[in-house]
Amino acid sequence: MTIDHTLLDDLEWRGLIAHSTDLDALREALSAGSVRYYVGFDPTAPSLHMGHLVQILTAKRLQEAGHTPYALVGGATGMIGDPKEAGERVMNSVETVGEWVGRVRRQIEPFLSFEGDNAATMVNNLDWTAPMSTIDFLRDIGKHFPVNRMLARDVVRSRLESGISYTEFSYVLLQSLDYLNLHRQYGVSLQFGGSDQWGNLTAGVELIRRTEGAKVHAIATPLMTKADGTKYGKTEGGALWLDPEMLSPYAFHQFWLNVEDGKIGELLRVFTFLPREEIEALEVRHAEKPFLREAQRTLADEVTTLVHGAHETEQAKAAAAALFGGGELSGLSADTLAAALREAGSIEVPAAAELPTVVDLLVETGLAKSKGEARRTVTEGGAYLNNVRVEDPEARPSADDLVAGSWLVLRRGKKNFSGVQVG
RNA sequence: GGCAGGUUGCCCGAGCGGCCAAUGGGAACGGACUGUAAAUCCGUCGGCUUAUGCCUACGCAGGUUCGAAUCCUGCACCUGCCA
Repeated sequence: MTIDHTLLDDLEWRGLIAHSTDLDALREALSAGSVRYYVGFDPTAPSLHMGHLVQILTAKRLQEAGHTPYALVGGATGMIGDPKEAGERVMNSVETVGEWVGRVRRQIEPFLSFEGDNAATMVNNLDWTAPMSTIDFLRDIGKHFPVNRMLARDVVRSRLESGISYTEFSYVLLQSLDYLNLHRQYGVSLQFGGSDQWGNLTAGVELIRRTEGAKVHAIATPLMTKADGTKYGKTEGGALWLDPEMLSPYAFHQFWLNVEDGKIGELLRVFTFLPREEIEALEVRHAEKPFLREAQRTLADEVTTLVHGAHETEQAKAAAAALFGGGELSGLSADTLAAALREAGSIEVPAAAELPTVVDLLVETGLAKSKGEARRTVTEGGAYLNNVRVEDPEARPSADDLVAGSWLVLRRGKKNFSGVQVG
């Protein structure tokens, strides 16, 4: 594996370095040979999401440039909980965390190569944290953490009034221990993470300096926010999950397709592997003709392919083309429409005679959360059957309404489709 | 341990015996305008067989009252001051 010396410049150009320790020293290290680096993921949910994707892709960039990844899943830290401003986390059971560790691990693996000179290694911090005694922990690790400095950290300070448990307060020690352990065991000398992790990252660098006298590196990727500074909106499934069971590839693709103009360049840089020239050219075209949405389409296709593969991306595109095509559903072939609706989400009803009212269908397809909400949607003019607005909440579709042989196309608002298959 | 304040709908926050399913803001949702964009404007925003109806809800459990988110008692948790 040859080392790509333009790596750091590329990362900087992509805006992936929000904070860093000595960048010149890191540059030197990265040119000298394959650097062993690590990034950690805590199992706080059954799936990773958009925020984690930044780290996963950054890990992939580093590996492709010749460096050696250690992907850590936090079987130990996931049981403790990194303090967040919103308040104390609810602790998950040991069994739950254990299951999530497996799922998160399987989610990361496809992005890395486990072959060659710089093959990736998966590690779990439970392996070295669980056997450690409390006495060793307090003497060997705790001794290097001045409480006054820990209290000065932003997250901790923001929690001092609302309260913070000793458990979460101690989190930073565990993450620092991880870095120290990986440094000792494998010679890992670079850790990166989200910018909200910066305190934890530097704490690890500091611990290694104090215990080993070694100078190691850390970089933080920026937090992805919308143009107005707020977090990216939740999708129907909750967050922008990477797990296709929790968020369909279609919905995932739609999310990227709907990204606001002001952020398109930034997202292309962070979430795609398109080269600089290509992205810059695309930005120029987008600035000239934003209504073509070429940049959004490219982004959606690229990211969906990275996460769900080329096949799912094609399916999602075809579904969107069919559903948003122009409103003439009758012009679509049965196969195309059926495939599109399966992609967008659908339910089955045994026979046309058993079709309930539109209100009930909205609830059953999940387009509305309750009958009240469904009824409201109809009243507000937001419910459509086969792309025709439904005026009467009591309206009940019949066999005459079926398109493509056996389908009803239900829509709520401008872009939420769901299919009903009859028979 | 003592004293004081707090716990309200997805979030923040008013309400302080009946007019409260609860003011206001944010988020979210629908409509208009667009480009499946942003901004803006309008509307909606606990559930139910849509009803001058019922149910659930203002930390938890009781009580006072014709009637409580609002008063009383106990409990839990949080914050501050004192020890």
